[in-house]
Amino acid sequence: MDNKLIVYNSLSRKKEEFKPINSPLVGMYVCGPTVYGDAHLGHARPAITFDLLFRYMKHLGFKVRYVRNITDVGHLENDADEGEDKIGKKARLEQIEPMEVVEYYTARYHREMDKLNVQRPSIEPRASGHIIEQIELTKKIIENGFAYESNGSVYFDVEKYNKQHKYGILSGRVLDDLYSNTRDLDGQSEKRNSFDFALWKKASPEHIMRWPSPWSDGFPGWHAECSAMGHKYLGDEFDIHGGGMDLLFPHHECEIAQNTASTGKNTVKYWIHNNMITINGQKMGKSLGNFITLEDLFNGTNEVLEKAYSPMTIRFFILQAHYRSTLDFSNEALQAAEKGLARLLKGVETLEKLKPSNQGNIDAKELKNNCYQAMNDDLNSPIVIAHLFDALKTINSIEAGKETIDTENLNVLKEAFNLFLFDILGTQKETQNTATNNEVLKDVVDMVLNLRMQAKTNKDYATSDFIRDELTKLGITIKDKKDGFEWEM
RNA sequence: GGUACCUUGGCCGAGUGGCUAGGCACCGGUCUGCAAAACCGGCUACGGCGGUUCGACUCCGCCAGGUACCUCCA
Repeated sequence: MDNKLIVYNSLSRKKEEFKPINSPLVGMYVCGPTVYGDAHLGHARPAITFDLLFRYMKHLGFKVRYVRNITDVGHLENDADEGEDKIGKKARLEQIEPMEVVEYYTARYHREMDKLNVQRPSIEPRASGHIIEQIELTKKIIENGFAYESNGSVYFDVEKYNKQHKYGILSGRVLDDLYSNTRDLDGQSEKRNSFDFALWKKASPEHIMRWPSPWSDGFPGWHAECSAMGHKYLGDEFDIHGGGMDLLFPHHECEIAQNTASTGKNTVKYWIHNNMITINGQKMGKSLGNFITLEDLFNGTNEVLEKAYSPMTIRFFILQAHYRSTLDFSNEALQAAEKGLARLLKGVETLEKLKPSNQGNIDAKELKNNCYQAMNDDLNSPIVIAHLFDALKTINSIEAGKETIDTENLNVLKEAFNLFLFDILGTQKETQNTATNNEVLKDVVDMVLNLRMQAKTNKDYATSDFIRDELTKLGITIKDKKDGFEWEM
């Protein structure tokens, strides 16, 4: 089978065949969370998008080193609190150590990602653990003449860089446009140009997160960590760098500049960006205050939520849209995802029970190929899901006796259905009700339903309907079969 | 203001120069004592106006509306 994986490269703005620099080894770096608040729906998108890519590349036989950072320093805030570090601010407000904040939210981030069945990256480095590397990066850039020190801080000289290399190759920005387009920011006077960005920032006396450096006691600049850690774990040149589209400029643009200025190499072959999740057509984001945390989603504890949505519902909801499209949040859409996924998962059980015929009219290989084709076309998970629904129809038709399938095709069908639904899309059966694992309860419900069967045999429908209604109220759904019954909670 | 992108049926969402995904909802039918589930069928859309074309939802232009980035954000 030829599996040509095609991915959309933000750098070329085209779909390109994915050819690793050093196949079968693949290096992938994805921008992770800044751990100063709970993860929200927006964080789930890149996590799931790149989890999908990670899983699929591994399935194709690539040996992937997946690095996703934890940002726990830097990232100045720029609203009311001029130049205060996000982590530091939170720590001051809560009267705790910055690293306490980091630990707390990192643990919570992991917990939510685990629930979403997002596989842990191969390496999850922290910015605070790589201050030395970031200082080295800064030194190198100064050495190469693309940065200057000013009042204890170090800034990247964008104009000079732009003369030798081109600044703006990722975002399409032109430096001339940036001249007329800037605002007054902290440290403006220290910079030669307003669009120069910090590699190292001198800490003000009240700034609690600080490290020594050749230039000052301070902290690394906004974009340094990804360059430093990407370089450390993946080398001068690696295959994939991912993140949200909102990071494209300035973050990723600055990373490219740093990489090129320090190593002379372009570093990243494929830039991949996921689109945003919107709510009422507007980006869901921290600064807009219109975000819903994953915890709220899972518990249903937010005013805009009509009910709680399980982690797998969220995962499926996200996968039902292509990663480069915006995805609009709504209760209706979430509930549609919930029901659709439940049907697919039930299909897995039905599939297990199917009996093959000597002859069949089902071609399962086609399904399998269709799914591969969809994945290969820039990870088109919605199409994969559409094919799975087609397969579901087939499965149900076979069970209903309207279609037949031979042993070989049944095996292929089982293999492909499970492969794509579980291994690649990464959904899983939810172990929602511990009650269904309770043997006593099972026996009791079976006993009551046997009584109901008797009532039905005696045509005592008043009793049988009463039993069904009461069990329904308790959340138990009954399905009468030809000879017997099934139930589920 | 600059740059990029988007506009698909009740809702969510794929996609293609002609063959009109999929899900959810809704409506009919089959099955069932009645249901549920399942199956069959229906609802068959591509912002507006022009242009290119034998033919455009798909290409081009204009207009309208919306979004993102330009400052931290996934």
